[in-house]
Amino acid sequence: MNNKRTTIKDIANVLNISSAAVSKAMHDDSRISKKTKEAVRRVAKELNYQPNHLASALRKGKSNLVGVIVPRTNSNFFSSVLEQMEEVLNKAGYNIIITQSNESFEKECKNIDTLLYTQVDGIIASMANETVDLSHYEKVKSKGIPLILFDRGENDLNVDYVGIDDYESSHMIVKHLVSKGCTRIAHIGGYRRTRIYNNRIRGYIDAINKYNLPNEDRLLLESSLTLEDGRIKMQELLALDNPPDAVYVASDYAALGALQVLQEKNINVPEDICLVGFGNEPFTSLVSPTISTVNQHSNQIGEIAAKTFLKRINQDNWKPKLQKNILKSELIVRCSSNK
Amino acid sequence: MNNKRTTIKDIANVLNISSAAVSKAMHDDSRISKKTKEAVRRVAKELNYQPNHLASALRKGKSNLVGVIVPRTNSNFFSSVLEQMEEVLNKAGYNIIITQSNESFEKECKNIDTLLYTQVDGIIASMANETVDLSHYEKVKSKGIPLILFDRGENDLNVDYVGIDDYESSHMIVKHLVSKGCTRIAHIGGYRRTRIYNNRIRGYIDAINKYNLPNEDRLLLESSLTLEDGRIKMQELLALDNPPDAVYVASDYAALGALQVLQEKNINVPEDICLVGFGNEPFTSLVSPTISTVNQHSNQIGEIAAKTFLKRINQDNWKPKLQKNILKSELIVRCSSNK
DNA sequence: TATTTTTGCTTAAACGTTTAAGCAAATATA
DNA sequence: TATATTTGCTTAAACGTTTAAGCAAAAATA
Repeated sequence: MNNKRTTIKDIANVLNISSAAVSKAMHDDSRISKKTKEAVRRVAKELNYQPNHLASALRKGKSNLVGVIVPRTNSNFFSSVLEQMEEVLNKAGYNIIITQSNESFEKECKNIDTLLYTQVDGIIASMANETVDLSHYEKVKSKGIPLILFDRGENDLNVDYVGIDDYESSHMIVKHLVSKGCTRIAHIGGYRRTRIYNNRIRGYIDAINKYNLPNEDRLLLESSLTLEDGRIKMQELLALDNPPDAVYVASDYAALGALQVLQEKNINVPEDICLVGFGNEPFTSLVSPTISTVNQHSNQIGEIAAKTFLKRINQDNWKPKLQKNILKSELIVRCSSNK
Repeated sequence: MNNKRTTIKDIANVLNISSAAVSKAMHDDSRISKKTKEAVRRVAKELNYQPNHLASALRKGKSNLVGVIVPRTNSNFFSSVLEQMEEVLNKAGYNIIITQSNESFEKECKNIDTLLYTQVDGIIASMANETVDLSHYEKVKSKGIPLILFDRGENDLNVDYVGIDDYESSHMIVKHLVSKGCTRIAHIGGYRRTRIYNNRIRGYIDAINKYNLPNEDRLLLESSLTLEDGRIKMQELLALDNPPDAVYVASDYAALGALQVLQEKNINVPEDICLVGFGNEPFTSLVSPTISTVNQHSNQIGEIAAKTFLKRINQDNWKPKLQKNILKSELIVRCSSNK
């Protein structure tokens, strides 16, 4: 019908009051009479009024938008984190803008520019695998808006962080494998430059030593953790003179690749080699044998990250500093390590 | 350092010119001298100037933001669609806001409100399973902003639609199964009220008749298409006096559930029963046996949906109407139907 | 009844851009 | 040299809100 959108002024004209009064009525200001408030609400509905976020955000200097950066949305972990974040932030009057970095440093930089340009009130991010240069994150900090990292974080940035205890998780896994009688435990880990993978590697090494198990360089491989690379690294392990009797893989996808290789070579899992993944992706319970893995409590991570943002945004003259929120992870024992 | 963000005015003050000149310099206006443009750019960089999107969007009446609604981001199909959309739209100067409906009608309505409130220039959506009432989409149309549906669409809305030929896909699948010697083909379909599932069902029935195969009510089941429901419906089929020798499932997740049941009952796939899924989710090539399925060309769908939006936004006084963009799908034959 | 307080508004400026209109100086054309 | 055109800006208003300041009328208090 009327192509122009209804503004606060249109409502004001109908009721013969000022637009300031309308604005206040909308916000339930105590200095506006009940009668006027009701009239405003009625006319607003009649005219199909939709507040203009741009105008109010510009005036208030606050967009009530939170930017979120994830490597990719297609894992269960990240989509579950996002769902919880949205839940918590919506309730507090914020909306979220989700962007994907596709594990690319360049894309991550572009995403941050976009989000800053959109005037988000804060950024919650999980870093891309490629990212080592942190200057784009420093830019966020220098703008004075809250930056919260989750899962893939970085101590050097000195900001809030939410994640699980990767070091401890490795201990848990090694302990479990030892309890199953494994004596040569290999680790297909991520790249050490990524903090979480480095922690898993450190945890693995310390746990191996703790149980007096062979701590050989050849049993510890760094990997991109894709399914394909999981296959390659598993083949490397099998080619050893003395192959392992258990493999702990730092990602479910790579673990699946490893499992495929084992099955192709007719090696029994878990009888001959035990296998443990990481992340509790749904397919780990769908394949045969089901894969033991670690649950990262994605919903809790999303919730806590969101709440941390809300805390910061409501804190006067707060300065960003390293503040870690480490959750306990949970080992899920399935068939691939249950002999 | 300086807590206040730099504005166009700050740059103008430094150079002793008007802020209008600065704005024009930024946009490479032909009426601004090269010298001034360079000076503006230099000072902008020095002061770490970041344009305020809210202000320009408000003034121009255009946010350069596109809202996208998907049921959930965690499937490969949707995350791949999103990636392509972003690619195309970014190049055209648009950014996207991704929201998830979680298959909930209520959430979908809220998402639309949020997006309209954020003043997006258009909405690209795939409808939630629950959605039957279309009034919230009508609201989008009445605002005069482009609405493009993909995958899960609805003829009644009379808007642009991008998707695959579901009817034809069913034909392809039945033809393939017939070529493998199957003579009793069952279909675990989605709910008929969802257009795409209805089309798959129609395609199945017509193809069955075309090949003179038994067209029995008991061989056609409507399902929520979750893994769990796939299990239940498969059990129903196996309980028939005369079970099928092939099952075409309208979703990969439900197909996986069906596969699990078959394996638990020691029924050989594909020898005893052939199985075909739909969607080409990655796990279909990861499980054993690998599952035959249909590739929906997610990247093309994302690209075309984005380009359709761009076409509409650049079209003067265009009125929304039903305009379908149907892509050919591709049957991927894997072990589960390759006997 | 006179004074203070409260109620219910209005006015006007501001948020940071963009842009139509205009104007003087420089340059081109006759 | 006189006139027309182009160049390079400026001025001012606008986008739709919010909000500080203010003011008259009504209500409460003395």
